[in-house]
Amino acid sequence: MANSNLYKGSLTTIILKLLSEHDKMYGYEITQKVKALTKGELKITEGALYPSLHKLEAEGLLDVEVAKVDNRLRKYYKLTEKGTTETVHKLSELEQYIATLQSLINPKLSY
Amino acid sequence: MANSNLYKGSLTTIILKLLSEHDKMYGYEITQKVKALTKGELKITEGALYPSLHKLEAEGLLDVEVAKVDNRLRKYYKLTEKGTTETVHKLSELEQYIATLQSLINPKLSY
DNA sequence: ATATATACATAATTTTCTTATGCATGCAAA
DNA sequence: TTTGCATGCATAAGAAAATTATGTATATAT
Repeated sequence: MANSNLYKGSLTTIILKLLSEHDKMYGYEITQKVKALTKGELKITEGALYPSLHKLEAEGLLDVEVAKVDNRLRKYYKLTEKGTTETVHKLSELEQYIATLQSLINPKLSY
Repeated sequence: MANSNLYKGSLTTIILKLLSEHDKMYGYEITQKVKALTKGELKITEGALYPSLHKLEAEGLLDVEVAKVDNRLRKYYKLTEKGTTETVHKLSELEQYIATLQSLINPKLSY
């Protein structure tokens, strides 16, 4: 699988996108979802994930709700209104960046 | 143009790819080529470029040849054999990563 | 008892940028 | 004539965003 590393900068967008599709998710769930969706290609480490979630919360893009399930702590995150707006923005930026990369690394496929 | 920033990790691959198509290039030429190919979307800063070139050279992926043109210094870089191999490798990693991203951010387009 | 899965968290370190600055040449515009 | 812009290199300081290594705790399976 080559390299399970993230390209720095894309994690935040990935988190926001998942939350835009799932109403609310907790950290561990996000790591599992990403692993499943990418067939193991991408593994979000806790050391990257949790600080990211905290930052998104601090920026007002996510709201948190703590829950106790099966005697275990879970922190559910969901998009705020601002977070929803920012998701659209960050997604289009990432898509634009991918298109730009394509024009460099695979010019023939860039229409 | 949203955000002219690089996603960290892709610069090296971009440099190698350009060199795989152009035999030899000098730093400033690379910045101009990238700007042209991406229609101004991506601007490689010198602060990112030169340290990258030096690192690639130190790793044995590039050879340097100094030339004086119009009384100005130019340092031409070209791929070594090892560099050519590594280019193939890094390109496929980046393409794989892009495909993985697509499967997360735009599932419908991933066939 | 030990390992694995679930669930959170943070500290130290590394990588890789941005921003700012510096040096030098050549040319065009004011 | 000096001011700015393009050409061409370089490095230092700082920021951002990861990796790696820990730590805590519960539950289940071996």
